[in-house]
Amino acid sequence: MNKFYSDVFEVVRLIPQGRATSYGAIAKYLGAARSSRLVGYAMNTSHAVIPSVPAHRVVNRNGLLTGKAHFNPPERMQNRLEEEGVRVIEDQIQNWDEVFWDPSIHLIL
DNA sequence: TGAATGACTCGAT
DNA sequence: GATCGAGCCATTC
Repeated sequence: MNKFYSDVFEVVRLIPQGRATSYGAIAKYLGAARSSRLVGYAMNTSHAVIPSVPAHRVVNRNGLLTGKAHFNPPERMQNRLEEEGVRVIEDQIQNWDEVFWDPSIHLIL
């Protein structure tokens, strides 16, 4: 497993409950600001990782659940978020400004 | 080995 | 502002 992947997973696990962050924010925190797509790619393989990665807390920079289709079932992503107190309407996280959690701000490397 | 792909992002129109 | 197009880079075929 690449360090990049493990780092991504580690950061995602640190996201507080009821919060969410973006692929770009994670990439930036890891020093790979232009590799946001790779973060999503890493998430694609995250379902096989132990302990499981809360990938539902990672969305694109608009708070849109672009990756929900990769969950099984897809509704699981939204359900998990709502269980944690995050309102989601039409795949869009409500109050995104307050829900957004930036690792480069809340985390010290 | 070379080319295509993607759970994204940013800058230009 | 909203929309469109190009850039990015590890992984896969």
